[in-house]
Amino acid sequence: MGACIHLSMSSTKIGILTGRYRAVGEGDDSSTIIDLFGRSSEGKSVVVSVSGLCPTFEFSSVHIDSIDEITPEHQQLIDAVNVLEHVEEVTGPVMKWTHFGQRPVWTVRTTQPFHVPSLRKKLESMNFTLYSADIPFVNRLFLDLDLAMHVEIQAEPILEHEFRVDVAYEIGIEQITTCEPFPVPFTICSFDLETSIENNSILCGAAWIESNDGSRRTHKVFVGQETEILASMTSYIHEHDPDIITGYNIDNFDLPRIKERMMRHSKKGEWQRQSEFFGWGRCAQTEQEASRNRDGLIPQRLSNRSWTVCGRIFMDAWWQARQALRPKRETLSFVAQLLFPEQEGKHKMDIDASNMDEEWANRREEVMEYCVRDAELPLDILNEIQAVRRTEAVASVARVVMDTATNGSTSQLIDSLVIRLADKKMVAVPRTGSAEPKEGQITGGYVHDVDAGLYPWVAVLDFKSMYPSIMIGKNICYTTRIEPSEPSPPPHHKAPTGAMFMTSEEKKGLVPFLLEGLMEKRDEHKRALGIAKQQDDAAAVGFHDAMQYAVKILMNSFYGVFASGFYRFTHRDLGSSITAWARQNIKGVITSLEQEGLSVVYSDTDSIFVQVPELQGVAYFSSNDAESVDLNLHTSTMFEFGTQLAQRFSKDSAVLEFEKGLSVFFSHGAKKRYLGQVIWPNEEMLVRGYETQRTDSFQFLIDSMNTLFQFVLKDQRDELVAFAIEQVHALKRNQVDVAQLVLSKSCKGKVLKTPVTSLRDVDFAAEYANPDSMAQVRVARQMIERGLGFTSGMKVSFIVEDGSKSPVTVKPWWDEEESLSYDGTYYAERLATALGRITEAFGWTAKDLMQGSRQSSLFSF
DNA sequence: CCGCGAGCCTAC
DNA sequence: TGAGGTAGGCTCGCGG
Repeated sequence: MGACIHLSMSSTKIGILTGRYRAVGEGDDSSTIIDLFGRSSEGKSVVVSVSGLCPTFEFSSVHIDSIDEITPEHQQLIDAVNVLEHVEEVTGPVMKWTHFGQRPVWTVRTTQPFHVPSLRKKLESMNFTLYSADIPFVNRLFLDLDLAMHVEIQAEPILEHEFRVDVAYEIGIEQITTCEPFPVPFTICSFDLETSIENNSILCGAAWIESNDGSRRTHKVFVGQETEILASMTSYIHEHDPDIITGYNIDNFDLPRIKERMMRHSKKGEWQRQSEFFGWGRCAQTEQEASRNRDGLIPQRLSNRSWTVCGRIFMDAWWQARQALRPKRETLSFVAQLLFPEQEGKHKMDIDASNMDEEWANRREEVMEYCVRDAELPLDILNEIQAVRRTEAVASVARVVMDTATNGSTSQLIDSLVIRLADKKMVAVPRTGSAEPKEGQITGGYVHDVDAGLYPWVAVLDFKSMYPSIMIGKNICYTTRIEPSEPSPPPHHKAPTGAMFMTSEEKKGLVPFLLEGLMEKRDEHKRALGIAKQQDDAAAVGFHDAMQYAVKILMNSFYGVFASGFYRFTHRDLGSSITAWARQNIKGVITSLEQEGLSVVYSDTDSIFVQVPELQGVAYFSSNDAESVDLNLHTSTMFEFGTQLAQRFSKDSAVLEFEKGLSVFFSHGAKKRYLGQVIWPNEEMLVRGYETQRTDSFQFLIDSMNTLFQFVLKDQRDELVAFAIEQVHALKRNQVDVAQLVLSKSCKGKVLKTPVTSLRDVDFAAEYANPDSMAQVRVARQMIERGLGFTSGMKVSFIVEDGSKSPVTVKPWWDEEESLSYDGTYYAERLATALGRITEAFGWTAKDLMQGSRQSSLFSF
């Protein structure tokens, strides 16, 4: 090959973390530049400054409904907009679909995004209807250029710039496109602080860096004067330049604490000093950057939302762990123990956090070691739950920046897809909150009554992606709804509620179109996942699994967002039509099955539990003796029955699937609580709803109930009753280790000042009608008084000391506590109540369990 | 002792 | 100004 001459610019792939905009130039010559921050596929931190996009929004007039009949009076109305201050240009009209039908729509272009709110107000007062008027400017870029999180730019780096990144580019909008998703080699920093309870000062800090370049994790300890700690942590951030900053509960503790100490050591307006302490952003150290109230030099949080800083994102390991794991308790040591049970030394609590000042005075080295360890654990946690990869997959599928996938709301993800398509299909985009509010609740799914008892051989059928399928099948969309007053409606589907939606031949809805695409996308990733598994390609398995999961999450989010009262593309008929069709489908199937003489044991929303007639009378549990059940034979009988039934009752888009085969199903007679022995597609115990599934239960109850369930599924009646009595009595006699009796409940409270250091900082009455009657509030109060902080919504753990009092007396439980006394009778009664619901199906009530004998035997005939 | 509402958490 | 939904079981405190 000869010498290669570069005619085109080089190409760089980047994963975008977050973006912001800034004004350049003065007055009428000013324009807006969008800075996108991210990390390139080669591992460089990058800023891409994009110019060429102007802020716009759209409007229509009630007086003008056709492009062909624009009178001079009409034109006057439009011209009045053109002469408004800060209006650069009015273009149009183009015809767009609005919920008043097809209408001419004009576009207003202005110079700066911050002019939009005042212009919006002005046009509203002039009686125009506004569209696309509340889209954040960075989102506008993503929508207009159809960008997703992973992009490719054609550009050469620029040498002079103000940003604190490895490489900077300045491009026009034609130089950036979406590319195939790739695993972005993010650099993550995790940190932790130890602080004084006496005076709130920072005693020491520790931080870890994990680069995705194959190098080992490194860490640093920060000690000394508080100002030195703050300054060197800030230098550390810039030196290692992380994309993602994590830590355990940093949103509600460490970040607020750093901000508070920054203020303590600086005066108002001393922006240079403040930047030295907390200027973590990837931007210039200027007064302007320091005073930005979001995405600036200094991390900020607007109201109760997430923290923002220029160019990096915060990902709180507490929040991630809570969402992914739903742990029974939420302390760092508990979550670490849950994930890494074998690494006991890693999370043994050897420092008394409620006595930090004394610990710091006497055992400084140990406290620092403890701090280093607690700073590292969030990295392990995020890795273990694959938080970054999964979030990246969601960002990729929803076509949003990483920050939105991490800290944004569900409606932002849906918006990203729906608005893009609306623009393409010439559908005007109404503003959030513009829909008529929902009147009361809509009716939801149908739940079938269930009788107490053991039911052998039950096939579980369910509708595949029920709500999305209905939305596709019935073409349910904001854009396909027909007004009930319409005298001659086009061809349509009519919901049981009477609402009408055009057929897809007439006009395909945006939402059904998107859902179909997502379904296909999921199938593709599932297929690729299967191939990757066969080929033992771990990277591909991880990628396709994360992607198919992200698609599933997104698909299932559509119904909720569209059934909500405030979403921009909703109408109250959408949600109620979806659920009405769902109820009609499932009730129809149940009725048909029953007419055929089949026994429907249970059903919830999209599932149906049917007994297999051919197997009734056949023993359903395997025992060790010679008469063991021929499981293979029965499984295939069940499979035949289930698949045939599913096929027979599948209709159009309502596809029934044989989901599970149970050799036995048990219910004590309450909806949403059952257990079963699954024999197909794998063998496992299935439990729903019962205390074993609940995070506000206690471990001894959970363990006892699980054992009881094993007996139930084998129909070992004598054993199960004897076991239940034995467990209840162990509690009655206080023979159970108190660590097995920890109760945990989430506790809310309006936080008036973060971090919380005194009872005055939290208003519990804002969340509870009678706060002092709530055990979790009394526990939270005790913990705040001990200097252990408080986060609204976080679980608190406690032991019941005296359950005979009303309200019950409780003591907080924290990890180092070992010898708390407890009210054995209270716990025995709770256990007996829970187990009694099960044993009652076998003739033993909770009362019987408490006294250890059967009083009700008198009536058992 | 019972019924009711507040609150939590789950199933889907 | 902030924002997925409804159905349902169960515990506790309170008042009759």
